[in-house]
Amino acid sequence: MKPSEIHIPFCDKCAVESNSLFRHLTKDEVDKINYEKDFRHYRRGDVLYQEGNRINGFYCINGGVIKVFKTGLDGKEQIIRFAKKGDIIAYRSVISNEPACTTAEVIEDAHVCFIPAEVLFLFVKTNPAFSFELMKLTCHELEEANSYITDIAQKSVRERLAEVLLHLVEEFGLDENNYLKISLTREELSNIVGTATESVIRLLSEFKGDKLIELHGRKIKVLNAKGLEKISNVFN
Amino acid sequence: MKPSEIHIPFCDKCAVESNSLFRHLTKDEVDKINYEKDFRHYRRGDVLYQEGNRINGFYCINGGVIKVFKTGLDGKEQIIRFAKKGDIIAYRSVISNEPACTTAEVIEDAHVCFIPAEVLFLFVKTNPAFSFELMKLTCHELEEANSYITDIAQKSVRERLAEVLLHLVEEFGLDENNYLKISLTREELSNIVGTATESVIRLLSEFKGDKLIELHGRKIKVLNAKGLEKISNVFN
DNA sequence: CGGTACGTTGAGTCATATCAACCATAGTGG
DNA sequence: CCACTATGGTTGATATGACTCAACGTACCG
Repeated sequence: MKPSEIHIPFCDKCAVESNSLFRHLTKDEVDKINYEKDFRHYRRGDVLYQEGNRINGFYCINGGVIKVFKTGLDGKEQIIRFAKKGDIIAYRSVISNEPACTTAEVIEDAHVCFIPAEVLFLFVKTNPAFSFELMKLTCHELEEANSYITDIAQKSVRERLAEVLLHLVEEFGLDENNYLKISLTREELSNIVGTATESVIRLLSEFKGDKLIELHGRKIKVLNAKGLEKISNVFN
Repeated sequence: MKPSEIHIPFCDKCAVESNSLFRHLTKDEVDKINYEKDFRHYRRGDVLYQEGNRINGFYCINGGVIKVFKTGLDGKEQIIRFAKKGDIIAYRSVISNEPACTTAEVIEDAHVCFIPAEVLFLFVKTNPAFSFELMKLTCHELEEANSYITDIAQKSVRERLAEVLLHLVEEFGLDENNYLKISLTREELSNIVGTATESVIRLLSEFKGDKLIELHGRKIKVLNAKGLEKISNVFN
């Protein structure tokens, strides 16, 4: 689909389709976002915002995939999360009124709505249900972050890679042939797992040798999810 | 101070003293907490709540120190945070209405107020300013968690230990003789850093050899904070 | 066709985990 | 009061997972 064929999405429709936070808004509130928002297109590699930037609004993803990462030692990225249709990013910086502490970069060409900070403040202040849902969302992310800290501190790279693959299956799904719907570079994978690129490569081909996955370039076919689960030690 | 000498604290006073979240409440609201709360004492080793527990309220720390941790592989703890005077814990589970995903255990004898969930819900729904502050708090914790993920994924144990020591200095302070005001077992230290107890012991005595710290049992005297900063690689 | 980014493999090294033994301390119960 | 036990701390020896460095292969792109 070329950009010219993409129409500015209606928030109410998008919110329902994507099960986003905005389904907790009233008709008038959704109209307000529709009116205030700025619809933008980005291509793979484009950066929405960078660590240290002051951002005067947040982004709601209508389509495509964004990676959100922090830059650590020697510029190595640590991917914190992905954002896809219905997800919002940068809201943390808006709420805290602090410069962004992450960078957001497009992985799959994306359509994104930029919504001014004031709109968020207004809703938070006047719509307790929305406010509560946003808080739930934040709490959920916090819980995930804490779990990941425990994982990364205690599990081996092998376990973590298996776990990451399963997370990707859960978040992005498999196509009819069991191929993971998202494709990442080996480096990106290593930046989620928190390891060296070479380690990811070696472990992936181990998994392949054990008939857990097949590799076709960046496309990963999942043959044995149960096996990956076993390796990942998800339970315990 | 013996338990019998400790009086039930007034939330308004406590809130101001400790700069807690509750300073954003109205007089009536503070009165409501004062009326609804349950004041409790705990000794070192006591557990306030455990992973998997359903909790119908949250805790506000009036004194003492609590460690909040997740249990990972082989029962190894990963300490997520500490809570001291003015901090609240377990609010995440209350907001999400999910079982606790952490355990809270007393490190230094503590006085704690237990506040029923409904009170929190009420305030969140009726006091946007409070709600906003709570959201800020959550966002702040989220940001810290994300930073720690990056650290733990990219830094060496040595760097992380130095960093943890500095964090402890920041959070708990030093006494007049530069002793860290909180004392932890080597195992607890290792459960923050995310490493083996033996590694902590070896690195601590390295730091001691480099005249960065002195060790007297569990008491740690900080001799050269700048040196620790250098090791920890905080800036980059 | 050369350039650039990504992927792969091998070899060597090192930090850290693991295992085991031992010491110090304090609390317990006979 | 003393052996007994538990808990925490320390040290040494050994094993190994994972990183680093380097070389080379591959594919796409202008």
